[in-house]
Parts: sequence; structure tokens; C-alpha cells
Amino acid sequence: MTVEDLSYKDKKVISIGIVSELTGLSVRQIRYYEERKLIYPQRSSRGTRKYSFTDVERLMDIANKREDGVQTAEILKDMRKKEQSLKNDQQLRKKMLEGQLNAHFKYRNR
Amino acid sequence: MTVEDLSYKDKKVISIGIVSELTGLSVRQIRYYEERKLIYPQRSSRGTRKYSFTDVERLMDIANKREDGVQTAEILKDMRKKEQSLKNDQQLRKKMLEGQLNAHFKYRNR
DNA sequence: CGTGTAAGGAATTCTGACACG
DNA sequence: CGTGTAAGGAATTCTGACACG
Repeated sequence: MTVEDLSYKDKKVISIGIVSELTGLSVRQIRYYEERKLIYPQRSSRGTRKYSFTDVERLMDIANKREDGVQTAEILKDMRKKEQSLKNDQQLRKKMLEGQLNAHFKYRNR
Repeated sequence: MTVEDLSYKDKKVISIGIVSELTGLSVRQIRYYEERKLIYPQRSSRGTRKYSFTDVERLMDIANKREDGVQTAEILKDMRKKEQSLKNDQQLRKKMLEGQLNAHFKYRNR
């Protein structure tokens, strides 16, 4: 996946009606999940909401959880937890990589 | 790039207003290029045009050529030529690959 | 040929609110 | 709490057409 492809997935260009079609959620529901901080659309110059494919996936995830009876507050907590553990993970990987590099180069370049 | 990422790039979800912002072309121009067969948006259930990121790129390409004074008929020809040569290319690659596989397996599996 | 624009109508989106539960 | 809905207004989109060049 190139940098450009990433930007496609995260580019906020989809209007709420299309997101509704894509996710099966009502426009009302999508707006409500924003109110509950579960999703962050971008606003166009005239105030209409714009979503990315990533947002659409997130909304489908939310829809599944709601179907299981999970409340939005719970979903929010879970998502924050998941993001945090992802961050920790990345930090750990970084540290390990640095360690390896250090070990490798410790007695070189001097 | 996974299959999913490909579908993002080709998924027709962007309305003409956003495409206009993204490309710098007027809505009128975008519709006209469709009339000239340079671009094929999808239609939503209520008849509004929907574009993909691929379409957006194609439109930027068209915009550049138009700036150089190339007429739409010319652009259409060039694009068809390019698509054809791409197809030929892929066929050639396929043939060569088949040839290699044949050479490799000719005296095996029997 | 390529693009702007006014025209009229239909559909979208927005917000704040009331309803139900 | 989560979602539907009616309300009023603003902005979008569509098509066919006239204009200019």
C-alpha cells in the first residue's frame, strides 16, 4: 500500500447520505454517534459532513456493537482502549527495533 | 495493496460538488467531459452522479491536457490508445509467464 | 468546441426540538 | 439512552437551453 492509497482511505469526501447507504445506518444515527464522540467527520465550507472510508468501517463496527446491545458510552471506552493498546504496541516495537540497532552498531562508527 | 484498498480507489462515492473542489474543475466542465465520453460516473438511485478517486485522477489528467489546448476528442483517442496498449502489455506478460511455466513443468507431472 | 448562466423542480443537509420509552 | 419525525431554511444536483465564440 502506497502513501497515496492510504490517503484515499482516510480522505474525507463522502457525504452523509452515501455513508447511510454504505452502512445501512440512518442519517439520524450517524449524527448521533458523532454527538457521542464515536466518529469525527470533517465539515465542508458550507457545513456539510464529509466522511472517509475509515469512518465508514468504524461506523459498521459501531453498528455491530449496537446490535449486540452495547451502549455508545461502552463502545467509546472500548475504542479508546483499543487505540491506546495500539499505541503502546507501536511504542514497544519501536523500542525493540532501537535496541537491536543499538546492539548492532554499538562498537561501530567510532 | 490489498483487494479492499483497490475497491476504495474505484468505489464511486464522491458527489460532483466534492469532485469539483478536488479537481478545480467546474461542475459544468465535469458534466461536459461525461458527455464527451471521457468519464463514466455511476448514478445513485435518485440520479445524482457518483465518482471514484480513479475518476478524480482521470479528471485531473484531462484538466492538464485541456490546459495544453488538447481537444476532448483528442484526449478521448489518447486514452483509448493508452488503455489498449495497457491491455496488450498485460496479455504479453501473461503469455510470457505461461511460457515459463510450460517450460518448467513440461516434463513433470506425468 | 467548450463553458457560463438563468430556470424550475426535486432531493439533501443542517439544527434544535418534541416524542417515546 | 437511542432514534424517529416534522419544521424551516439553505445549498446541491439535475436537465434542457440559450449565449458566446
